[in-house]
Amino acid sequence: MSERTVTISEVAKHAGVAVSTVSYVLSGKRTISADTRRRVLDSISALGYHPNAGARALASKRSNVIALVLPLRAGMHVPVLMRFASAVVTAARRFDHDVLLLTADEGTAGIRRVAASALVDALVLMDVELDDRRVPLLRELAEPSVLIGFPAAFAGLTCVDLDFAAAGARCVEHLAERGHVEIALLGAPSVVYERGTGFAGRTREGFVEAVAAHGLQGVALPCEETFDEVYETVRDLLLDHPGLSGLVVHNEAAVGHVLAALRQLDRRVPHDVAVVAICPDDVAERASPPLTSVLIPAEEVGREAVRLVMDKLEGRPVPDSTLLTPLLAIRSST
Amino acid sequence: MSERTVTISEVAKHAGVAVSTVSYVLSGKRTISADTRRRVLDSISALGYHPNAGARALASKRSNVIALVLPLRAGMHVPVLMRFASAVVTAARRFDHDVLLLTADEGTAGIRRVAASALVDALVLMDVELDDRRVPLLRELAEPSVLIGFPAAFAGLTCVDLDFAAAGARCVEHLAERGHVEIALLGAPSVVYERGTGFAGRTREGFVEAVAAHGLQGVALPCEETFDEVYETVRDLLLDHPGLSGLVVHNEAAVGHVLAALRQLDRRVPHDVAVVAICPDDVAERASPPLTSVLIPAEEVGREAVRLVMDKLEGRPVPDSTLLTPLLAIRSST
DNA sequence: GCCGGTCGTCGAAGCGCTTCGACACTCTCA
DNA sequence: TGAGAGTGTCGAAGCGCTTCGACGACCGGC
Repeated sequence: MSERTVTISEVAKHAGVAVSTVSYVLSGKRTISADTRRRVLDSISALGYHPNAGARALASKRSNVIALVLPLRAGMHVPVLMRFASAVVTAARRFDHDVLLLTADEGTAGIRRVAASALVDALVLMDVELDDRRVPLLRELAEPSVLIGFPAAFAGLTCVDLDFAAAGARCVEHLAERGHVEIALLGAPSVVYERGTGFAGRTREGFVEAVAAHGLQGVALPCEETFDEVYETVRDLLLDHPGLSGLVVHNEAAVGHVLAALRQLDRRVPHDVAVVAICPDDVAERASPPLTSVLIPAEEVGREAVRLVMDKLEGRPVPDSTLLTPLLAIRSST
Repeated sequence: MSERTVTISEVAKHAGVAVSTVSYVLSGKRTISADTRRRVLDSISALGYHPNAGARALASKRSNVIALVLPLRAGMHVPVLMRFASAVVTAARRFDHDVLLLTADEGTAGIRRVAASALVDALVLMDVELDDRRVPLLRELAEPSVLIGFPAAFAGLTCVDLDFAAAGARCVEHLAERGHVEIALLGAPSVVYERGTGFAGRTREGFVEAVAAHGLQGVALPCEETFDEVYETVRDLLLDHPGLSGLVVHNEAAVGHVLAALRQLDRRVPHDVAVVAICPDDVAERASPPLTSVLIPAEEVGREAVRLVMDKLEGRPVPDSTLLTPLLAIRSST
């Protein structure tokens, strides 16, 4: 085990070339003859050479690492976060970068630290809130950054997210096509609206506007996440709106409870009430019945965020705002 | 913005000392007079100095970064993973280390790469399986590593996990105390047992042994994760065992479905059937009724894993196996 | 047959830090 | 009063890499 670590100069000696030549073979920044390149590459694999990350970062002023900053509040839609994280890592690897994970309990100090110490070249922030205290810091940092989610004032930043307004509208449209005229949106817990997490409000706006545009009747309610609360909400909703036949649920944790509540209230899905969810695909598929849903494209968002941050690193111009088009997957619940 | 990056020699000049003195102030590896130390620290904060991570890693052969390797299979108990990740990051920061996130889609190559390039000093692997193909690699690596979960042969490795056998036993014991004599375990989906994820099997063993020890009657069944499948499982279980009055559920995704199924089958919890879950606390609290549960102590496991890996980095001896004692939280379901 | 222009390669100068040995002091205790 | 043992500080030698300028060798064009 632990074969002593191989350096570039050993590779150079083994291949009979200069150290700089090996470096140029690896970076491709100067032309190298096919013959020399082959010899160098052979030596590299013969010796099992891996460039030392620290030395490389020191000399090139690039660490090839990007920071992924977890949201300020844990607890909410956690599985989706994991998907983002995983997608970001995978995408970063495509650009030959690694990902450093940062939590919020260090506050903004952690962001400042990794940026100032040149540990990372760039940052991706997850789950940005409307009034996010990390945002001012980003503006003064030299390192490029990309936000997943939108703060209130995002001019001059680079933000990417699912187009939740369009997602809300898409659900309404689908229910309208199916002939429903009285529908409701069950959203996030009220605390989420209050603290101004952007996506919850934007879905609701999209819903409300589309309801008006299609001449439907619709209500939008927050929705807590324990079964009992969900049950009451659904029961009251059905009592208050006897003609209601379509439901949009944008709350991953509550969606199972909603279905259980409907079951208990003897409403059949989709016969009595049609249900469209905005949630990750696997949640929709695992439900009973499988739910027609607008999926939350975590992989795509993560990939896009990394693409944008790489563009910025290369000095290419990027848009302030990137909204991903929602996609509706039709299953048995509508 | 982007105040030009400050180096140690500028700090030295500003404080009127040698570069090495600044370094020793920072590392504490040599004694420094209180006076000099103060002057240096003042200069550091006056100039806003942050040591360059790459240079430091190059000179000291320590990157102060540990790798956190995500499990091979995504999809299962994802929220718990996020907790682990978050706990690992927080714990690592206490030791002045950062965390690099690695996914499995690079396979073992990613592990080899970050280790060989000295990007990380040590590794923590999450959600290790009984026959984990990453394990042989770890054995030949010079860098220390800690596993969360147990592979089949763990001698010579360092593993940490909740003591799932004790957790299963603890649930049985609790039901026995409450006077139940005929009980069942609903576990992970059968595919999880088949691929040999350690914790599922260990819970079952603990359950089975404790059932025997207490002279109870018990069955252990796998449990799928869609409502319909859960419903059938529960219904058949109650049909086959009319005297059954206690249920242990070790399946985070199914626990809500189990409760919904019992509701639909007109069994009241805890009156007709008592339910104990092995799951994260928030899932247990959010259920209706709130579940008596053995919590999965993600924070503690993460913290312990980091502590162990730091011990190994410092050359201190560590045990092969660290099992955390399960804790039962009694709520309204038993 | 000579000139300018690639092409391919080399050597050396750092990048910013840690660490080692050296050295000038100041104490202590014979 | 001087040898020995600490203290506190300095200078310099790297750590392993990238990158810049230099320089032969070789090309086609006149």
